[in-house]
Amino acid sequence: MPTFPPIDEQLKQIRRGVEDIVPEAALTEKLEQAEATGTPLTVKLGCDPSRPDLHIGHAVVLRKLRQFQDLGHQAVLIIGDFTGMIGDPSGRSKTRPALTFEETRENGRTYFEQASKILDPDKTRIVYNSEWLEAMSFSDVIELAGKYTVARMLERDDFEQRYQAGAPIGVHEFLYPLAQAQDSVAIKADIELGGTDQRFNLLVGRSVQQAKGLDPQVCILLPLLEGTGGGEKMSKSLDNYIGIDEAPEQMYGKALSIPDDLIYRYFELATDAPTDDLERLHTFAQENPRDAKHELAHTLVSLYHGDDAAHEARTHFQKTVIEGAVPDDLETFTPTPDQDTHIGLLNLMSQARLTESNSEARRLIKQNAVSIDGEKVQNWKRTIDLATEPPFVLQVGKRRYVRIAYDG
RNA sequence: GGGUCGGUACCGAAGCGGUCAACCGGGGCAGACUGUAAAUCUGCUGGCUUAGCCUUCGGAGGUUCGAAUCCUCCCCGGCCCA
Repeated sequence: MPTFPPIDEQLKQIRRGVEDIVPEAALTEKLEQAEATGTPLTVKLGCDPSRPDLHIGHAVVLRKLRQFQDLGHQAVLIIGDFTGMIGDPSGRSKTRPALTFEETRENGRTYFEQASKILDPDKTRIVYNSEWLEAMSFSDVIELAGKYTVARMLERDDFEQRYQAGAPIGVHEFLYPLAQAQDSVAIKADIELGGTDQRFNLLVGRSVQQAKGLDPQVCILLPLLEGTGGGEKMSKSLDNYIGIDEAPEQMYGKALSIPDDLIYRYFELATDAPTDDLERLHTFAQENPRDAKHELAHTLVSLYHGDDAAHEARTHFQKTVIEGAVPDDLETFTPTPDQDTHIGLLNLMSQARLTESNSEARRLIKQNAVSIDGEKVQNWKRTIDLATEPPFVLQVGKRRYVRIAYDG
């Protein structure tokens, strides 16, 4: 019979970084019940396989699921391969494009691969919701739809707004929360995790479970992590994200670029910094944002790439960004001359794919952004004699470099 | 099916016969500054063999010396009516 840490301890862990627990009291009851019967709680996380690239914002909720695993509970990851074909309308001002079944299936696979960096894959139960949703007949769907009302559907902000604005709402979009609720019914979820934008969907899960005679799940809502620019939530389309697959140097640099007042939040939500250490970090972030941010960057990179990589990333950052030095892992490019051994600088830049067109190259030179071996180039009509000038380092802006070689 | 409004550069959005490669905002890029790849300020943001030339304004034709702007047909979207 499995044993769990003391309930107080569990609650402390579970509450970390959580926005809301609905209803709070039921959580304690569930935990007590688990303790009494020796049965782990079933903790559900549904994932939307429409975007297969995970970032540390998605990781917030995955980390929470991992905490439950570590406390001895059963994590169930539901791959929404079926619901992906409907498209979650949450927070949308227009209908989301639906995916094909194959796409959602494929995305689900990559999702799990990446999620495995955070979850304990051996202790994770993975289910595809097409398993039960696809099997439902039209009368099953009607029965399910009967468990909820249009008025309650319209309570939801984004529906309400679209309805008022006269924007279209597909009937199938009403079915999405119901499908997600059906997932909770199917696996008899005790707890469902989700971002605050999922509040409505998770609550529908409670209602439907209850209507079908099950003990309703507890909804645990986690905040949406702000993106690296602050303000808006982290998302791929806003390009303010740190991907969990990203290279250590990228991660490190991006972590350092966040606004100072987000440092603590990242520690709390995106790292494994011990809960007992959070208070210290809070003070640290306020008193010495620069060093705190380096610690954050280090912690974050270690989490996904290990301690050594984090140290290297720091060195890399110091050299390339702070000191403006040329990185040592430069790519070498061997150009094809225009004429004899000569090549125009504009062509060279385009060939080396430092720029997309000669016009862009010309503009950058005029903006004083191009240098050869550290020396700014002023004249955009400059030609290079490949027989005598290489090797040299051609730099565009702060971060684009290539080593030019020639052995003709 | 009828009516109506609309489709402009990465996105949003002006322009409604010449002075339009096309105002403006966002984004992106660059320069300065900074502990930072943040913030702020400034500039750039179709292509080219660049005092000029070429290709773009949903698509195809047409009118005109000249069209993103006018006409015809077609394709796509919003709303209203049926």
